[in-house]
Amino acid sequence: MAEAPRRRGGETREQILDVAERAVLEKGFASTSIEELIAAVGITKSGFFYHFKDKGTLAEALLQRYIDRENRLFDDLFDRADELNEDPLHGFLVGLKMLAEMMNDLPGMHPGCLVAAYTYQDQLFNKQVRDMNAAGVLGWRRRFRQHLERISESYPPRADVDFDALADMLSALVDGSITLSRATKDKAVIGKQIMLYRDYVRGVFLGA
Amino acid sequence: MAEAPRRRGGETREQILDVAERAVLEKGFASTSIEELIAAVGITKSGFFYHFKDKGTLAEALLQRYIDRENRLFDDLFDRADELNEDPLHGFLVGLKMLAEMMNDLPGMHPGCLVAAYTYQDQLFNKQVRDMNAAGVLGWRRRFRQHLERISESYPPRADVDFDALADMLSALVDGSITLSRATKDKAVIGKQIMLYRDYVRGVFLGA
DNA sequence: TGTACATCAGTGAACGCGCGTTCACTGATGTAC
DNA sequence: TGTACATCAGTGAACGCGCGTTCACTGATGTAC
Repeated sequence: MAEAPRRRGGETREQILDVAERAVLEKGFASTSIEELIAAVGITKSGFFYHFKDKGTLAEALLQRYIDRENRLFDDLFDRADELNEDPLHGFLVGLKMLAEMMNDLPGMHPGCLVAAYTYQDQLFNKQVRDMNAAGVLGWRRRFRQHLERISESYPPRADVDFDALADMLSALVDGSITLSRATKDKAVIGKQIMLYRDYVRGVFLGA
Repeated sequence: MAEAPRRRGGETREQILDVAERAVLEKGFASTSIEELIAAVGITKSGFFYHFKDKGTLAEALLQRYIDRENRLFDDLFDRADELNEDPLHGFLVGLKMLAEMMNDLPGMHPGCLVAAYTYQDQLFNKQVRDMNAAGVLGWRRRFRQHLERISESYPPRADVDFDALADMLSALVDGSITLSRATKDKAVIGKQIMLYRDYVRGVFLGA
């Protein structure tokens, strides 16, 4: 029996979250058992309950971490794109292209969007978690709408554009194409859809 | 004790499927228990197993029925739109408008897309069900691509259009916007996204 | 028209297993004085 | 530098409950002759 090295709690906790996230995206939250998580991580059940007071707390931590990570990713990506371009329109277009390429370069299939997964199981979660989920989606709307508004200061958009709807379009397209990609096992779908969105946005501000 | 009237088996079966579909879309397949289905329908557990040999068979019947129903709906809607318009482009555009209106006129929130729900729990299902799910998505791609190809015979599209991707765009947008709509409890999202797609398709074939 | 049998649409009781949760306890590391 | 205590990161055993599944049985309707 080799003695397990003493662990730092934070690492174990992150490991649990890693394994759980992948499992939830493949089988759903209800059928992701604590038993399988601890088997993968190598602790006992009581060890799990040291880190999370119950399964609901795991659900919450999982979603919080996912939303934070996604926000950091979008921040980094579009900030970088904006730095490379003086112009807000071209910055956004370059950001979209980078996003599409990132999706194409993913090793293996996209693991899925946790917000979508939660939405399709929302009766399992308490109000707090459902609110977090809604806030996540509204955060994307707000984020992309800000890009569009900044662009519209330099490029008068086509008449009657609804910026909220145009912002939602990106979220919906990414989210939906992740589902299509996973269902058909066709990796290329997501990047292509982002590029179609990019094309549409350019048309809105530059005309066809 | 009022005696329950003797039932026809097909009706009970449909009732089970109705209740199950709604529950699966709200909580996921794993946490939809046979117990709650029979409580809602008013039979015993053994009665359930008369109709479905096990829970997996229920999953299969549910998805089959969903895909068939969806296909009938699209057939009806776009056939009707094509009858009203000689022109394939305007037929498709009218069909999309009808689809958007149908989504806006839904009483209450959209119940969700079973194909998306299954995709986010696909490790619960056997290969046959997963293949059915993929076939469902590919069926939509094929359907919408046929519309686009027919249109392109009369209206030369913008260069370098990928019809498969443009067809997928509608599926992704509908699917993704159903998720956004449910997550934010904002009914209007789906119809708006379909109208944005409609606008993009028009631009592809008519320019701007 | 009556009888025999088959099928349909279930009932009722029992089963074993896995799940989430609780509780008392522990051994290594950190901190105060 | 040594000792006392607190905290961290867990262990191990037990629990009750709900779940999917099985099995022997049943009463109403349909069909053959």
